[in-house]
Amino acid sequence: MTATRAEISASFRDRGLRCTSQRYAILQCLLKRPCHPTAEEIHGVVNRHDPRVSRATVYNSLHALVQSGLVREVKLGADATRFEAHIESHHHFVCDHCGAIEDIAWFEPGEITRRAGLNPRSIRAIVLQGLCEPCLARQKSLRSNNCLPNPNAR
Amino acid sequence: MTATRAEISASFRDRGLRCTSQRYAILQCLLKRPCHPTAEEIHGVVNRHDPRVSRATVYNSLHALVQSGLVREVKLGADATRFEAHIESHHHFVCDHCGAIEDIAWFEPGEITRRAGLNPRSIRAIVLQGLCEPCLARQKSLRSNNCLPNPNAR
DNA sequence: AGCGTGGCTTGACTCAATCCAAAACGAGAT
DNA sequence: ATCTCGTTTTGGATTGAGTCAAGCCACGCT
Repeated sequence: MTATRAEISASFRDRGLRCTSQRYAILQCLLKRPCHPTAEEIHGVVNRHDPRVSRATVYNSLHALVQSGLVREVKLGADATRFEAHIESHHHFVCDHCGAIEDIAWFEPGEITRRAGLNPRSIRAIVLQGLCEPCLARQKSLRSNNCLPNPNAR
Repeated sequence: MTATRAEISASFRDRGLRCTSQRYAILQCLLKRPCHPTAEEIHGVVNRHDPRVSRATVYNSLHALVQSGLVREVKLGADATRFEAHIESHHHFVCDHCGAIEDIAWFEPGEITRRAGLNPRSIRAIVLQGLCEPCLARQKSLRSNNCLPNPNAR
């Protein structure tokens, strides 16, 4: 998911946001990578070549982008808040052990809200917590070797 | 869910934990309330009458209790880690707006893992994110009054 | 009574995130 | 091209959650 300079600045203007170089760099950074970086990681990437965006600005800009719907805030584990430019509805999987995050294609949560006894209208997204394949495999082999099974999650 | 002094100290001894007054106070605090307090809140409750349990001890004790399976650590939003003495498997619902947490009775996640295309063995718990009934109602009435819909989540 | 180990306390420290006042900037108006 | 004003950015201070290390304390054992 990439976007030209013009597309990015247009999407800023459409939402009444000034197109500053800082916001541009931050949004581009998120569009370029399909992962879920923290504010600190974005700060690092944007300033890799020449530090010219302050930490406070990264937070300010991210909040402006979230507010305007260009970026989604992802609060999953207990670690720092993460951000993504993948704004279509989807769910998340988080590995309890290594903290890996996977996007899960959207499905209607009707079945789950029914089971949970909740109002179906109230659910926005689902987070699945568990072990990712590599951690599951590693844990299995540690078990069979009689090693300590669980060092510590993240 | 209450427990006598003897029951609590027995459950400590069963797991090879010394029953200190600090640990006792912390576990009792969690058993008494069905909510999901943070370490800081527990620290406040335990020291309400007479401050004699340090912050580090609250963290140490909570970790010891989690390790021994008497307490469960709940990492949901981006706010502080929460703890509960409700250790039977269950899921959680978190309100995006006010941060309220509800326990959801356990159900097998088979249906969901299938839809998500994951290994069923890998899922430990599910977190449902959305709006609790009060926030849903409030948001609806704000909408119809043309007020700003969303102050800010937690 | 003396010992040793585990638990508690204090205070310093880290890391994420926010706040603040001042300076810099962007975009529409002239 | 320049002005102007409201918006952004900045860097530093600050808050809050959580960890760490060193020393003290207390319980259980001989």
